[in-house]
Amino acid sequence: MGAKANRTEKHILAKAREIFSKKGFKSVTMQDIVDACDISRGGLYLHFSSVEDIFLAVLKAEDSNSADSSTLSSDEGESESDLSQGINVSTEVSASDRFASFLKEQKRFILRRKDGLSLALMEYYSGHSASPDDNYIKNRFDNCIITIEAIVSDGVESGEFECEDIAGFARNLAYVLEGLKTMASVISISEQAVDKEMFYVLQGIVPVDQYTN
Amino acid sequence: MGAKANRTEKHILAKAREIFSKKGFKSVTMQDIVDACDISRGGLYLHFSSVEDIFLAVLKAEDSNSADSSTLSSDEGESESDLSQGINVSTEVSASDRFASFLKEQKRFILRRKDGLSLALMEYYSGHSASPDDNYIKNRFDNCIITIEAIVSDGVESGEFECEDIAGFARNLAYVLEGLKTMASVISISEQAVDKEMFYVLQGIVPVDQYTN
Amino acid sequence: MGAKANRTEKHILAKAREIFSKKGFKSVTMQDIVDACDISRGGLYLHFSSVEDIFLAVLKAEDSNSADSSTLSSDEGESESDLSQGINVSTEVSASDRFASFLKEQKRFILRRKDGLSLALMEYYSGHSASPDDNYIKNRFDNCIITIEAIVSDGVESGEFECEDIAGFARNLAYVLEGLKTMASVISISEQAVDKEMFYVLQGIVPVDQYTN
Amino acid sequence: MGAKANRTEKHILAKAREIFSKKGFKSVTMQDIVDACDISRGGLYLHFSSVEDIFLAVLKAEDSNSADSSTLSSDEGESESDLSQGINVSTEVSASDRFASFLKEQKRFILRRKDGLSLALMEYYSGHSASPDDNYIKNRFDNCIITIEAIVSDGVESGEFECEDIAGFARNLAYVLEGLKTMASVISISEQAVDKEMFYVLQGIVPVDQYTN
DNA sequence: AATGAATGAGCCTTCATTCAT
DNA sequence: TATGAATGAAGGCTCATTCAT
Repeated sequence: MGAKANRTEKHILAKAREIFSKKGFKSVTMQDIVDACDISRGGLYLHFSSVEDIFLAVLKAEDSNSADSSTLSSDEGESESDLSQGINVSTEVSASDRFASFLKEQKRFILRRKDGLSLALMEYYSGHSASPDDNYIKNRFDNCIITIEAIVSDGVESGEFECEDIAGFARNLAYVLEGLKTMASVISISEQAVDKEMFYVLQGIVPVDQYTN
Repeated sequence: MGAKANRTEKHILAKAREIFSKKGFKSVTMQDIVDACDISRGGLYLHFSSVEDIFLAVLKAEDSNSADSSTLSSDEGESESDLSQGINVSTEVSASDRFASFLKEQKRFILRRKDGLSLALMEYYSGHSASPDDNYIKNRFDNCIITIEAIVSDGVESGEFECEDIAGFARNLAYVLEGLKTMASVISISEQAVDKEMFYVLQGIVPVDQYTN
Repeated sequence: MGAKANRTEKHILAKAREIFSKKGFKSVTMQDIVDACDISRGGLYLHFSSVEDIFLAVLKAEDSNSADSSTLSSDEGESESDLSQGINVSTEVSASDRFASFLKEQKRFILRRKDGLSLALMEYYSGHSASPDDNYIKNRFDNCIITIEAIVSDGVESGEFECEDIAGFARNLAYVLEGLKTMASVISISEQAVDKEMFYVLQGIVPVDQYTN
Repeated sequence: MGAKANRTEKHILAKAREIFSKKGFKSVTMQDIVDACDISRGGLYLHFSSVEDIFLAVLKAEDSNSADSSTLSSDEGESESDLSQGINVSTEVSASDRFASFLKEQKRFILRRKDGLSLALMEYYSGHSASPDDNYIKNRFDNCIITIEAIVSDGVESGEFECEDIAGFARNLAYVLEGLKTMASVISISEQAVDKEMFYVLQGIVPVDQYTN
């Protein structure tokens, strides 16, 4: 694939991402994408053969993006997979800080629903029972749990946190975050509401209140 | 409206509900409903003017149903609005029992996603920023919290539960349930997984383990 | 199906037949048919779901037509299946007359290539290896042979014809007719050329020349 | 035109011939040819400006081939124009042998419909009423008749054949062959069926049976 | 009230052809 | 010469909606 084609595809995916985040998956048409990209009908088909094809490419790009952004928070393309961002810097950083960072990231994602593919993902997977491995939402959820467990586990060791059932706590928090994402994608949710919720969860493991956004 | 028309409409709404729960909102066509109802195209338009019209009628019927169902459990169409079912029976029932009943109901709803309008609701409201009052999802969520607060509050009074932040607990549980619903609608989720999660939440307020499904 | 729909379908098939005979099968588009029928796109799809669907319906109509037309030669819709027309009137008619009638019919079909579906049939079956039973061309060919055999056999009995290998003669004539049809559909062929050919074949079985068109 | 261009064109035509023989004329796209030739879109247009252009070039190449092949039998691409092959070797060969050779060639062509351009030719000429001179099918047919006449004429002179109406016989056989080709291109036809037909025709002129495939 | 044929807009997909590199 | 990205026209299919019966 030539450099030109590559550039075109990146452009298409960027535009398509915006559209998916705005309209979900089901209502997006090839026409929508053609219009947004200022490209010809045939030109689009040269690169992608269907809306689904484009959507999956967008998801793949999300993953690559989040892999890259572990060191530098880019001003655009904040992705849902940034969940673990900030935890692999170095072990010198306290678990509390890492947890705060994690929650801040989640909060940002929850509130900026314009950037979110949640709705699109639900619409897509609800009609495409994909193999577990391919299921973006499940993977995201599982990774989220793993990240939480890692952080809390470290925190318990260092005495920063108190938690008897780390796995339970992680799962619980993951569901709360998922619930927040769902609600945010449908009704508008205030920053305070998110803060309140995260604060509540933190209380369960932090002996002394350390969380301030 | 004659009795006959009324019966026809009820029939249409019942069939439409099934379709919405299976396909969501966006993918449902008038043809789908015509086919399922064994009615003519023109006949359907005599009663409803669009898919949206039908969907809103289905939601309204849901509400009536759940209002009715406090006394009578309808034979089909267990609805998402049944959340509060079981709390207004009588105060003689213990809070624990009511809570167990509530959770059981939630669990059933989470697992039987076939009966659920969650996806349809998300699809509909994500594109129809309705006035807060009309927002079915928000209302459902708020009612869920109120129900939980009421039960837990009673339970604390009677000594069955221990909880310092009832509002926080209720909100937290509501989000967990919402998260479970989301995950269930996208990936398949086992009964054990739901049990585990509910058990985890209960631990937070129940001094002695009382929850068994 | 209501009477109206039935009329529409007949109209569509009549127009479609003209188109197929003019353009063959492969180049015919739904658009062509829509234009010719003065019907809407959707209207056409209400009755037929594809060009193939219409083509097969045209063939079926051909068969019905030819079955009907055994007594009365209609002014339109002369079909390729009229081969046997005129032979089942009564046994009082001499074999020679019946053969003459048969050949006249064949000649008419060969020359009026505008009415012929030969090209369309070839294009269709070359890409749709149908089951032998469904193969219109094969059936037509086989019926043609049977008809010839029957007539010649009668003629031999009555002393009108002389033929030692009736089956061979019938097959040979059938191939000649097929060859004439093919050539006529591609290059223009004169009436004289057809006459000459038929006369040649007749010579093989007729002691005294009886064939005049 | 450089030698390289020449080689490229030959390669294109060879591949195109295969495609035309498989798909006929109408269904062949530039893309089909591009794919088969492992050439670029633009590259193909450098040599040929349309599918029709390529098809005509294929036909022209056929003719050259068959002219050449009177001395050298090409390893592939047995062409329909090989009809006359074998008759211009030398007059020392008996007419019977030459006729047998001719029929064998025809038989091979009829049975190996994969190699045949019949369908493509019909599709092409049916929509392009070409001037008589350019009509490949008519020319082929006429040449076929001439060849037969020549052979039979020699055979009659040498006493090998008996035939009063040589022209009639030749025409008749040509039509039979054409009919066989048509049937073979649409339904599958067995070697026995072809043999039977050729044997029947031969009986008309051969006093003693000499034909064995 | 009810039917279902008909309409036309909208989106999907493919293809011949052009053109900058 | 050669490449392959891009274009736009053409045709396919579906759907909400209307309307004569």
